[in-house]
Amino acid sequence: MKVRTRFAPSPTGYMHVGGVRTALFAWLIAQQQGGKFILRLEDTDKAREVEGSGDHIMQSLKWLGLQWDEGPDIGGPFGPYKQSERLAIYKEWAQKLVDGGQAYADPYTMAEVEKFRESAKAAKKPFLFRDYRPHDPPKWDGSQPLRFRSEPKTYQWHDEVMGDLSAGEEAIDDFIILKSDGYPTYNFAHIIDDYLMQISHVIRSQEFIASVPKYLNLYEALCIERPMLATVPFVMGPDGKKKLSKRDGAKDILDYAREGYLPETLLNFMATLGWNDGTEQEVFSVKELITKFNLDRVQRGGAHFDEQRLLWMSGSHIRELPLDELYPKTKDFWPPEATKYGDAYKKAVLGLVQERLKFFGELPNLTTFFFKDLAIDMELISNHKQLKKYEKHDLKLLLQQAKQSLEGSDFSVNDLTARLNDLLEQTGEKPAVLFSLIRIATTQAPASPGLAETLAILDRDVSLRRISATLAKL
RNA sequence: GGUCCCAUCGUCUAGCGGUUAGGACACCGGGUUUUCAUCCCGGCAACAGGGGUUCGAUUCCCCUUGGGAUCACCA
Repeated sequence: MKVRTRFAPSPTGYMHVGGVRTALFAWLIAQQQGGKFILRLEDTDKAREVEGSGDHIMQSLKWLGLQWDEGPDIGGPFGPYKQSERLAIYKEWAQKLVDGGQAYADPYTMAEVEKFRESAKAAKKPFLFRDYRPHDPPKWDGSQPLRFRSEPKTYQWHDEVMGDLSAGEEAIDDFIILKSDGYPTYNFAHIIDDYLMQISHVIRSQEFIASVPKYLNLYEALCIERPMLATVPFVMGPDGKKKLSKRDGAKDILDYAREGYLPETLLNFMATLGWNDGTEQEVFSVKELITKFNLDRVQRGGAHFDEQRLLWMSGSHIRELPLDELYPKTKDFWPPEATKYGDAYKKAVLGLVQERLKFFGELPNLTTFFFKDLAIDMELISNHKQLKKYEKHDLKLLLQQAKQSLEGSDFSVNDLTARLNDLLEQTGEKPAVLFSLIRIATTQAPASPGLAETLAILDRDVSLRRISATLAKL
């Protein structure tokens, strides 16, 4: 059987990590088996639909590199891939059920159904519509909701992630398959579409697990073979016990793009949130994920979203990238002053800060002093745990001595290193004092990369100019 | 309430009858000629509880507890 997986979101908002992870798993299975990954938009709820969110979802998947082989924009052999364009198909399949006596028109008003529900609740019994199934329902004319006539029974089935599952007949009920507005419900439409689109694995998140018996019942009524089922647990909020939601601050996945995370970081992070390959490996390339991922090592319980871990993983991926590959990815993240500088200069700066960069959005904070003179902040000295013990006058002499030595330098890293070491000996000061002073004078930053390397990039004019400026204030 | 799912350090997890219960993130120390970061070394920290089964349970079974999902003309 050919492997065909699908991601079938409803266009009701932006994508966050929770949703993307399901898509990732489906995509990984397809890649690994040489199968196809299908994108299908489940836009059957006109009320909840959010304008533009279909595009947004596609953009997110594209940024992550989860390209689909068939979908609403590119079509495919089993289209259309938007449920709202498949209404005639659902109607046709519904009619088959009606003809076979396996579906019937629901004669009740919503208020009446609500009453049934309340009385069931008052009796502390679960509400099952089939307890109120009409004896001779009206002929279905399309204006009433159409219900599936279920056949209650117990089920056992295998889930690729959760293992062997079972449920009693209380889980089976007469659910609505076609709404009175003519649109199908998810419960019906996805069954038909998965079948027609020849989906081999249905990979979806946990909220659907309780409905699986209903689907099994429907597959039987329709006489169609069910695909493999895989239920992925939720991603939980960082502190709460609940499923991660937009309310918990779950970010739009494209926010991570805007903040300067690498897509491969997000993929690695989401995959290892609830999955591991059994070894102690934590950092995976996309390629490795494709070969190593498998559904039965996916955790059954929900995992908390941990921003710290994401940050660490992001830094790790950034560090692993060769500078030549890293540099082009940073182009939208440099401070505005950097536009005046050439690629070679920026690339050299990037090389210096690469190891401390967690995401590209940090670039301005880490590098502005390479591009412009910052206002001299004497508090950096007066608050410095070593320098504050010194008299201003002594610091001035020290800095003057440093300046004198640096004036003779060719500003190569080697020469600068040699001179700085000489200064250490001549002055008898600890590096914590001497280097801190020069660093603050030249960068006006509380932290910076190695001193010799920094000075070499700033170069002679800038370095000496900044030292003089600080000297003037001491 | 019915049905169903889940349960190892704070977090992500390894473990599939016998282990000093391992790793990673975070945190705390120490080291690598300043700071920050990287890297290295070390530390802190867990089998929810109770019954079984067994020579032996983190591991298998049951119960309890805790958490979650679902019971829509939402997906």
